[in-house]
Amino acid sequence: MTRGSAPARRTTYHHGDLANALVEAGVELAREGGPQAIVLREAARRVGVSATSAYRHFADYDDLTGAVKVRAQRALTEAMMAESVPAHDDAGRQALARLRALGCGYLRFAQAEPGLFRVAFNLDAPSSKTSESFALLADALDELVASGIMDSARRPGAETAVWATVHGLAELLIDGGPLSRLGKAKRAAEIERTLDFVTRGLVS
Amino acid sequence: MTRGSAPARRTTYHHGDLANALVEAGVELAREGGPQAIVLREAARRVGVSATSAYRHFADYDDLTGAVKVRAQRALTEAMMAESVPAHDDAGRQALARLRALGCGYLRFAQAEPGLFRVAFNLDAPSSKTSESFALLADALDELVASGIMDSARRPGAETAVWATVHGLAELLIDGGPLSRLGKAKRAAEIERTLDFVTRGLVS
DNA sequence: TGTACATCAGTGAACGCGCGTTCACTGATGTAC
DNA sequence: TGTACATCAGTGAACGCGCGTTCACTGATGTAC
Repeated sequence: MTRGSAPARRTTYHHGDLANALVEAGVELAREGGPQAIVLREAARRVGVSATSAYRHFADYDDLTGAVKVRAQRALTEAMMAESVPAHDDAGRQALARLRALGCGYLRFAQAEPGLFRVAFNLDAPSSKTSESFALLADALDELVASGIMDSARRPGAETAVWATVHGLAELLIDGGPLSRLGKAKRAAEIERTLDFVTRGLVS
Repeated sequence: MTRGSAPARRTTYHHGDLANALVEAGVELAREGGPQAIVLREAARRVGVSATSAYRHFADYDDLTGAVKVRAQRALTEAMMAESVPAHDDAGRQALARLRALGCGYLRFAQAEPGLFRVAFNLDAPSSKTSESFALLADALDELVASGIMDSARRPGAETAVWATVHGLAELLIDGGPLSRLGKAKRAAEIERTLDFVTRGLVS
């Protein structure tokens, strides 16, 4: 990828939705190269607007990257919710399937969009409120206890352990991680085994 | 921290150990600010030498950061080995204690030296050979099987699951991670619970 | 023990780059009357 | 429906910054004879 890009053309003097367009360009940059690649001037260039115009909509660089981070987190949450959940008669198995689907969605997103994934976490931008993906996980764990398959004594701190495992696996799988060179089949196998491991840690 | 620093003074024209000194300065920069903070010019400044002189010892910037990364990985490995292991009569419990000590060392290092920890992983520098810390983990798992406390059927892929959990927990604990704002006691509790979770996943 | 000289380790000025940001500005929009 | 005008969204040139890197150089070292 060459540095910089040809400026886009615009027909009207006023853009109409510049703030949004700049964030979208920032998201695209993040997809291509992670947090480092979010460059205010380049985002403006891609939208076809002067760099200065960004300051009509964002206080400064951090304000823009913060907006990009919010979108990245949202995309992660959506990926987690989009994962299909196989149906089970047993309430316990159903709850486990739901939890597993969240993990699969998380890992799928991290692998498909490593740049955005990094932005959602690594970016030292204004840290948003408690994340929605965390809430999804907490709900799934509550369900596990409610269904009776998980001992309520194990509930405290469970989100930390589960999140750590899935998040850590994502880190190992993407970019230059130790598992990033594995073929598709081997990666899938590692993921399955690790999710089994998580299940065992919760309901032993 | 202000940008740049006063250059150090030197008595002799020849430094004598400049390559080493530059890497050490790089490590110090990494400790202070992670991968981003490793700046060739600043390292030279701190050693009290012109920026140009670095090119007598390193091909380019990546060569220098690669050397810093190696030291960071080594420091992590040493922290893992430095953790004391409580003695047990039972071979299985002993093996478990050894594994847990590795995890504790890993987490202690990540929390004490988040900048170096990031460099050991995140840096897109020449990725070194298979890491020594990984070998330590593999050995500990082998011991677990040898002692009879862990089912050998669970051995394949176990390093991935364990490493992911501990690594992920480290990520959540340091810098802007979701658990970074926790007090010391709560952090320790989360760590203990997560290590229990790991144990359960291996020997259920 | 001296001295010539190749070699090596350091210097300082300069280059080009791309960034975030400021400035005074101009073109378009919409509201009051 | 028309027009004055405040307001808002965009512009382009310029600034200062610090970076990695190149260049021709100079000072120190050590080896051959």
